[in-house]
Amino acid sequence: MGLTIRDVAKAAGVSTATVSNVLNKTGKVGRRTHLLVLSTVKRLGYFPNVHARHLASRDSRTLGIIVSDIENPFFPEVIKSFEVRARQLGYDAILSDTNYDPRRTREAAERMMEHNVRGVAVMTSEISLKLIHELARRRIAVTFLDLAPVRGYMSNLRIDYFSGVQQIVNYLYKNGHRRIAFIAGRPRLKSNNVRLEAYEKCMRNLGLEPGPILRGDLRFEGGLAAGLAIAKLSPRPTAVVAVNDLTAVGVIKGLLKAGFRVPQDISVTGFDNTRLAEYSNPSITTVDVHRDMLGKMAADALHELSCSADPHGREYQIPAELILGDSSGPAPAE
Amino acid sequence: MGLTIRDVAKAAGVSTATVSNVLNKTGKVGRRTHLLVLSTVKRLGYFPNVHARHLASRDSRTLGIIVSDIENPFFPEVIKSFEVRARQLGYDAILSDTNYDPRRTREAAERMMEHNVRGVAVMTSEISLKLIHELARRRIAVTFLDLAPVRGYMSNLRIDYFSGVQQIVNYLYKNGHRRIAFIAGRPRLKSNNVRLEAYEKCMRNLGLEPGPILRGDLRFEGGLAAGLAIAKLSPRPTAVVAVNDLTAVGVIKGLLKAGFRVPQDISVTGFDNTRLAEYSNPSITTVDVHRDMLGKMAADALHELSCSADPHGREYQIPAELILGDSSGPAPAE
DNA sequence: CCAAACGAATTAAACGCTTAACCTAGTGGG
DNA sequence: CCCACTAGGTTAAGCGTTTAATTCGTTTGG
Repeated sequence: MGLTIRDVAKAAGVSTATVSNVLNKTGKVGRRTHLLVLSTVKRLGYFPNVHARHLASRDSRTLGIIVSDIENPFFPEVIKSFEVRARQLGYDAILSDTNYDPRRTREAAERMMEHNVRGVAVMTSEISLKLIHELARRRIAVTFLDLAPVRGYMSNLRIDYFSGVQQIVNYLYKNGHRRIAFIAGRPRLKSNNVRLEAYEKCMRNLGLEPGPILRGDLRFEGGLAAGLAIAKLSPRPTAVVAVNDLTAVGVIKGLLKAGFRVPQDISVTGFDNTRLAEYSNPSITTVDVHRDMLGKMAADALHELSCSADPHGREYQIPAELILGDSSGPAPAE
Repeated sequence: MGLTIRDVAKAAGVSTATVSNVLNKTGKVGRRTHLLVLSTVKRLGYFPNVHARHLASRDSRTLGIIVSDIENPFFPEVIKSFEVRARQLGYDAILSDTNYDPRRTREAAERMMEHNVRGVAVMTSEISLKLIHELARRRIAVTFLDLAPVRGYMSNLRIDYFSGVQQIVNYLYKNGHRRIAFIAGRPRLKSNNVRLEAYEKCMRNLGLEPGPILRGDLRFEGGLAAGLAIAKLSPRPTAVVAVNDLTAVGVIKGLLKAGFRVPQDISVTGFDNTRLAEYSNPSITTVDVHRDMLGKMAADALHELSCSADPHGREYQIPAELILGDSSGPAPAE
């Protein structure tokens, strides 16, 4: 159907190998011929077939990224920076969304294998050990997010949740808050639990009793319910630390509905610094986890792993940074 | 490096053609052999190489989607439904993000050609005519969003912006609003202008003078500025129709900052029904344009175009639906 | 002035799969 | 009983590239 390298070779009066060498910039072609080929390529509007290229070179030069939900505002920025960095490094990037579904996670991993990716950034927690082993067996580089111990072809990106939570709790403490509630996420999600544990530890460090701890669902609805529940507590907390921004938005809405003012009556904080934190009314005090850095580092890590002959998986730290918004302030006078 | 079809064939004691026929379900293989091959495939953990497959079959069975900004909350849901539908139809889907950059748009289109896609959904307006022709020359099916006249390999998805705006304006009118402002988007974006023109027309139909019309930028910042500007106007509009949700959020924030209440003093409406509309405080009255339907229809349209021998591009209508939120109410008494 | 080295191009063999063409028994109709 | 089918396989020729091996002039150093 389309143009092939042979058409270009014929039109330029050279061999296909020469055309290939020009396109791949191997430097084996003379200046004159080089220019001739390039102009012919342009004139005909030729684009090399990626499938043939990958097949012949036995190298897909492709990186994959698997996320649990592209609609989750956490991911788009990660994906974007991953793709940009991958392209910079000369890779094609493919994306799979699992929708939090283990079956789709399996399909996504299979897709990566079918595409013969050099590496894949796994940004979901529904992946099974079996699948991980299968990837390892194929020597496909893998990065995880707050998940696995590193070894061989696997690196891990660790967001410094502890420091993030610590900054929030300390900030609230300095502002006079003593009864600080926590709204958790899903119990089985490790990164959620890390935040919960960090909260408990930080509270104790300050000589405060942790709690009340309410369970959310990482979504707006869970936050809303938690907000309404908080409103009914006695004694009422003066501050609420939510596991992520979306939950915080829900909590705020719940509190407003129950007739409280934020932050005058109750302070609320989020986590992740999604655009939501900025757009919300009031804007949310939150923690930025540098999502752009995350995507970039994942691509870099995969590149490094897949290029090394005897790869040594590493752990990468992603710093967290407190972002002040209008949803928090001094504790109300008792 | 990896397992090949030959390994499977050898292990099962059959020819590679038989393995291929089993994997492609051509029905040319007997029951016994079929099962034998399947179990061998499973046992060895074999996955066919997508590149070899596409090369040999001269058919990529891939659909592409090009969006201008994956961080724009409008797109993730579209992408998701596009991918789901594409998979259902037996396609692989690849995504490119152009970041509103014409150069990256060109790169994205080139990537689609390199991948030999059967069709591509273009959901950005920065694409050049030259590129469109190049796609057409390759007989690649294309769908646009509110953009091109249809012909040959090109279909168009038309969101019924007019009806959406009409529903908003009529709703405000019924609630007693007579001075209704409009916050526009970028002047060069066709879909934005359609909304602006619809607003003007609807106002005239109701015997009202359109205006004031302020220019935003489709982003939060533009809305914020517009909100502050509205607050200073005299006579002050009692309602503000924003070109999209993000702008509406900005407008609301601007108005609140200026000391007005929403919706008691001024009603504000958005457009697109992004999650933002729901999460915002107050939640936003907006128009749902069925983004999930959009992605699905794009995939369907491409499938239809690329399967037909003599394709006849069509125009698809996407309905718009008013969604009431807490950001609008009756006009204040004068 | 010759051999060695080099630069610039060609030839041809993969890469892992699909598929048309071909083969070989076993079946059933006349 | 024979022929034409059919069901169930195999063989081998591509698909559009890359790349190792090769060829063929031209330099260059000794």
